[in-house]
Amino acid sequence: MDYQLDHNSSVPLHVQAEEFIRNMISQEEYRKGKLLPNEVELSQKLDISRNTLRQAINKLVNEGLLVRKKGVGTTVASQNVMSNARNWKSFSQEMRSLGMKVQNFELHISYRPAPEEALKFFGIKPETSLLCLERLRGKPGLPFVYFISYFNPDIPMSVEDDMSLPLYEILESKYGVFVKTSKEMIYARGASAGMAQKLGISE
Amino acid sequence: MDYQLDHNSSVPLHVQAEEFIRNMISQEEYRKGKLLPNEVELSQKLDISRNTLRQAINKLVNEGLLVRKKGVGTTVASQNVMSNARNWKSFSQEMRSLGMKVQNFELHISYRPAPEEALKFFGIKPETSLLCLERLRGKPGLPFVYFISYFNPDIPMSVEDDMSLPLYEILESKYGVFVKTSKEMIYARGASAGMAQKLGISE
DNA sequence: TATGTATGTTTGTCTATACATGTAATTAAA
DNA sequence: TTTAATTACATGTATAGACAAACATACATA
Repeated sequence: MDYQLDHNSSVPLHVQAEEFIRNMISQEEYRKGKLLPNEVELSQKLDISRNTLRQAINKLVNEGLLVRKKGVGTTVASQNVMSNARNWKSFSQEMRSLGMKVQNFELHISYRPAPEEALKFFGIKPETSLLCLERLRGKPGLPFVYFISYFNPDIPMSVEDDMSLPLYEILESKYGVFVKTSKEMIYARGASAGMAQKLGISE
Repeated sequence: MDYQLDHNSSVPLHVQAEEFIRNMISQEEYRKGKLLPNEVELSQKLDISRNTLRQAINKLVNEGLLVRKKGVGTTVASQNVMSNARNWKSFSQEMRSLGMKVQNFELHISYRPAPEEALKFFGIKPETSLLCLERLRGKPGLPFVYFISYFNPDIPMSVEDDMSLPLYEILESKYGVFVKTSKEMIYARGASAGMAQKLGISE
């Protein structure tokens, strides 16, 4: 009935389906937890096989955008900016890419004076406060890495923003196109030239 | 012929296959770029369907551990610690989880004096130098986030280590089991109580 | 009321099959 | 020798179908 997808396109059906779902779940009701149409029904509606639909959904689940529950259905993952499943996943993946399995972490957000290096990075005047995200991760009993992230103040994001909204909505509504360049100012000190070579980065 | 997997186990076959591949690719030859057995052959060897095998491989590809090339075959992704595809993926995912598409980044590694906060985190004496990883990411022309990561000095990792090896090998060979605790010392300053609530974190 | 028990719904697992598409090596033609 | 066509091979796409497992609801029973 509903030929939502183009079966003659060179774009694979599972990619089209993925896009379709991305659009669909931008609706508020899904963001609030409404179950997506079940797989059998949706695959019929899109006129594709359930397997193909699952291929699309799998990608979104893997991305942390959707959550499946056996016997229940599929929903959009909770969309808190800082403490949601997507961040968990990306944290874990980052650690796993270092060969570690993350099992705990601490997280703090603040608005604090930034160190000189960060200010140089962004090319702004000294003693400015930046939105700062701190994270501590590692194995149980063994804190492993201490992360600090400073956000560019030109990005109009502040603690007054409703952080429960997806960040991109805040940004896109407030900020159009910027042109601003930044240059690296800090160089490796203890790292030898051979080290830099091994890492495949330019000095 | 080769019943490498247990068809009667409650563990799904694609999970068993995933584990099997994880073990297989720990062999040096695969790390160096040798093609894995092709999907048809391997699925027959494991006595599972190609689809099931692909389900396992897909997960590893998604994780950044394997790379597929149409018409050629599947190989292990290059395993440089700091500048490989897995890091790219995790970087991108982290940004995308914030609603942004990353299009460039800078990366530096150094061994430098750590700020007091980081030292407090790890509970070590002041003015110690820590292995430090800095990253700058964002859209073209718009530096977005400035990352600083300090690594726990109790982790016996230094710039002398061969960073082209997977990090976990370095760690596992040098370090057994540590018991060490750390307490959070830094609290959000500008963040209001309502803010903390929205983020779902404890003050 | 409280506790099982059956039933329907939805995702999870797995198979077999077919053809498309990109890549690289081989072969044939200029 | 160089170029173009052919071929083999590998992953990519897509389908149809079957059954398993977890969950929630409604219903029957103690």
